[in-house]
This record gives sequence, C-alpha cells and structure tokens, in this order.
Amino acid sequence: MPRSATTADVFNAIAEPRRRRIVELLAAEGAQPVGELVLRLKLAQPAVSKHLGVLREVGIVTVTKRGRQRLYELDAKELKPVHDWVKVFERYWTAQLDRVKARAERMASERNASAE
Amino acid sequence: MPRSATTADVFNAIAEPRRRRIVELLAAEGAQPVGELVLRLKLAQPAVSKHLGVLREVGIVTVTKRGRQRLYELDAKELKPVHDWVKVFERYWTAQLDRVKARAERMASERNASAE
DNA sequence: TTGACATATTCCAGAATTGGAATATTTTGA
DNA sequence: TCAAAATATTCCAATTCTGGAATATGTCAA
Repeated sequence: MPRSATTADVFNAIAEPRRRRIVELLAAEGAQPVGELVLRLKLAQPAVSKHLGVLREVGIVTVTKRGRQRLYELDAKELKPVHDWVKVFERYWTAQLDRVKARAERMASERNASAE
Repeated sequence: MPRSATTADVFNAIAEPRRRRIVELLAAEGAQPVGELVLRLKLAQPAVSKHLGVLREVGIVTVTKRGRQRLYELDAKELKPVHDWVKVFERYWTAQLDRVKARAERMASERNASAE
C-alpha cells in the first residue's frame, strides 16, 4: 500500500523549506501579494502559488483580494500544534540537562527491566 | 524538475505521524527495542525499522546493540531547530493577542503602502 | 554447528510531491 | 470591449515516499 494521509497537515506544510521561508517572510513583512513573494524568494510564480495553496489548505495563510492581486497573510496560530508538540521536549536541552537526562535514563532502564 | 532535497532534514522526519509517535513513545518510555515499538504501534516490523532509519539519519534517535536486539533511544535535542523555528510565532497565540495582532497589521499595511 | 529470534535490507507497486511550461481566469485601465 | 497585469490551474516528467513481501544479516542458545 502507498503512503498514508500525511498531506493537508500542518507538520507537512512546514516540512518544505520554501514554505517555511514564505511563512517567515509573511511574519516579518506582513501580508504580501504573490508577486512580491516571487521576487523575494526568486521562485517561479506558479511554484509560489502552489506553495501558498498548500499553506492555505492547512490554514496557515489566508487570502484577500486587492485589485487584481491577492494578499496573503499569515495566520500564525495555526502553527500552535507544532509548537505544542515540540515544546514537550524543551526540557531536554534546557539548563539542568544532567539531572533531567539522568532521571529519564533511570526510568527507562527500570521500565525495560520490568517489561522483560 | 522534481522534488528538492527535503529529506534527511528534521522537519521532514517529524512530518510523518508514525515517526512522531515513535518519538513520543521513546520520550515517554525511554529506550526501546524495535520489537517493542512494533507491538505498541501495531505496525509491521520493516515499516518500523524504516522509520527508525529516517530518525536515525537525522540524529533524532541513536542505536545501541543489546544482544540480538537494538535499543533505540531518543536524542531529543535534535528537535531544537524545530522548536526554535516555531517559538518565534508563540506570541501570536499568547495572551494579549489583540495588541500584538493590531501592531502586526498596522506595520504590514504601512509596509505595503510604501512598497508600491 | 545449527536453528530460532531480532532486525535490517532489498525490491516492488501505488501514490504523492515538486517544478516547469503552457494555459486559463480575473480584474483593471484605456 | 480589449489588451495587459496578476494569479491560478492544468498537464507533464522526474523523483520520492511508504508499506508489504521476501530475503539477508547478525546473534544467541543448545
């Protein structure tokens, strides 16, 4: 069987470097029309439109018409699931590493011992 | 041209739901042998081995031999780049949302206005 | 040494991604 | 109404991904 539904999911949307750059750009500069992104990213227009399409499907960006252009705006709160997920691991590289690590390893070996 | 090198990158590694589950499991239970993961995740052994391979390539997990089994352990600090990236957007959903949002939008419209 | 166990690797198939080119669509301005 | 501008969509090709089956590899135990 083939690949299973990972698409249309926030984690996948930001797995693409170019899409991350789009997100960064929108965060830094505010809403932008497609053409502006094309210039900044040095990508072909269709490519940009497609990436924006993926981001839009996931809800990371929203569109507004302005004349013949489309303004894309970041809706950053859609990134919260990603933040929530990695946040859990924050303690692994924060400060008192030794104690945390030692504790994790101790628990791990105990679990393994009793599980076999 | 085809897809461009997104593989072997941390963001991609965690884009797969099953791989995230593996990471979660290793975080919660400590180092585990492949067989244990197979049972927990209800995935076929080759599938698990392959996912572990991806995680290993990126450095998210490390392996240790123990008899005929291989113990996979989480090296969570490799997730830091992801955390660093999303952390920037934390303010978008934290507390004083209105003020932040208003400010962002004001700056955005100013930039757009002067850019044209 | 041989056989069973644990895991990795290879090969295959179906689907999905991505960029590029060409084209369609929408909107504005003359 | 018509041409140009801005963007989206479609179609194509090359590549990649993932799971499944079969098989290879390594290791222990008798």
